[in-house]
Amino acid sequence: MMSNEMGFASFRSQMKLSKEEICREIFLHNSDSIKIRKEGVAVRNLSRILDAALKLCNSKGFSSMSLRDLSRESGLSMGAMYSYFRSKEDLLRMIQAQGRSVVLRVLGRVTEGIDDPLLKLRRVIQAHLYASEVLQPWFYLSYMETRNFPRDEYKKSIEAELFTENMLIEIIDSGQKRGLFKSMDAVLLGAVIKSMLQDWYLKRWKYYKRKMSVEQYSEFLLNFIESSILCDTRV
Amino acid sequence: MMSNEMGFASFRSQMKLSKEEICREIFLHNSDSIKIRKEGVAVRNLSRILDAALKLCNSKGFSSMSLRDLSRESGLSMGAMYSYFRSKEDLLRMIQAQGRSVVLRVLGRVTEGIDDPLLKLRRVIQAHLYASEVLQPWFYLSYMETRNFPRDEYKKSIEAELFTENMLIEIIDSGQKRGLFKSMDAVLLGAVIKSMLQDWYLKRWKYYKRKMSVEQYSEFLLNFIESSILCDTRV
DNA sequence: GTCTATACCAGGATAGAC
DNA sequence: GTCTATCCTGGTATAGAC
Repeated sequence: MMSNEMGFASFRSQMKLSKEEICREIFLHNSDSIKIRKEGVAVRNLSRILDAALKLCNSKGFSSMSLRDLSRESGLSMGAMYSYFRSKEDLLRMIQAQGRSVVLRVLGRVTEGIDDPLLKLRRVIQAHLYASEVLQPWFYLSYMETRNFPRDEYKKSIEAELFTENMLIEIIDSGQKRGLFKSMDAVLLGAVIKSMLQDWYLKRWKYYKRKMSVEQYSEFLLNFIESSILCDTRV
Repeated sequence: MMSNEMGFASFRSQMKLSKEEICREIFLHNSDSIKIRKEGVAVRNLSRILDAALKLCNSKGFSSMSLRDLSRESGLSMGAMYSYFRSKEDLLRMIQAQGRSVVLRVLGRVTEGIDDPLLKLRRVIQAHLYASEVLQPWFYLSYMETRNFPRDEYKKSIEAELFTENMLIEIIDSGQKRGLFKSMDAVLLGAVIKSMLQDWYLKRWKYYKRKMSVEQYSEFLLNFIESSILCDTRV
């Protein structure tokens, strides 16, 4: 379990979100589509491929990224790449599945054992922002390409979106029941909070240009939301 | 100028946003790329092409939409379509330019002659939501494809995004200077309001499933924002 | 495990008949 | 003004040498 206050740095080190860690998990979970057997080689090349793929997908979109582009950017030949995935679509599926599992793990961990709705709300908001800060290219890709996913992946992606939102809604609901939050439409509130969380990774260029840090954004958001939903506690 | 209260229906009729009206303007502004001379024919076919293009782009994205798809969906042959645009990219440019000009016109009109910051804020928020309700496919396309636009169009698209945001920021700023709004970071506030406006057209499926109307969403948003930014007026 | 060479197809675009 | 037939590039994917 985590301490009460959570800075971005400590978040980052506590959740295992390093590139290598993630590529190793991908390697382990995809032994059927990955033909390479040596873990060291596989992890190194997977890391190159994923970096390249996320970079290209983020700048031009998945369907505009050709595998020739990807080959150039990753430094591997076409043939070599095809030892790591069966098809372009398969590559997308691998990336997606891994990202989803990381996000679910993070959100589960930060709320574990916390009861107070306000604290829980803060935690979820902060964790979501921090996670999307570390994995920005993944979040962006996931958001922008969902509609192009094959049926299966599409459904899972939508479910994940609704999962986070429901987490927010439930917290709001319990806060209202205990008289801590003003009564207002919890579903809509969950939806708009989600959209503000997403803005952070969707408009990265804007916030970057304004030299805004994730901690500043997080603080602003918490204040903004709280000043709207908290019951007035003055005498 | 408009009346104080603005329902969705009256908004729709006051702004000229009918498909035909818009296609006629496209025809007039693109006499260089459109080879057809008879207005009647041109407007009818443009309307088919645009409907089909927006539908396909919204479901699979611009780059995944082939011109053969478009030909099938619009009912025109490849050859015929090419009398209406010079290239696939050209088609996108036409759609974009027209949409931008409509949005700017709408936002200009609803704020014209209004001084009170709170009213002005309400007007902009409402008009943005209403406009994106009528032109949802255009807004969605514009958001999702901006990064694929050629340099020129890309810049214009970003400018338009910042234009709306600046409108919000200036209103907030003037409200704060007059002591009507709490003091808080106006730039960030503008950004998150924008993101909540965008959620309406980006997640249409979600709100549709929840049977939410644009007027309900608009009312919720106004309450939410006002309860966070208005200075306490009690004695 | 990795590369090069190549198969094969779908995409955008156009010419020329009607 | 519209359609059909065709061109050619560039896409995904694979076979087989190293």
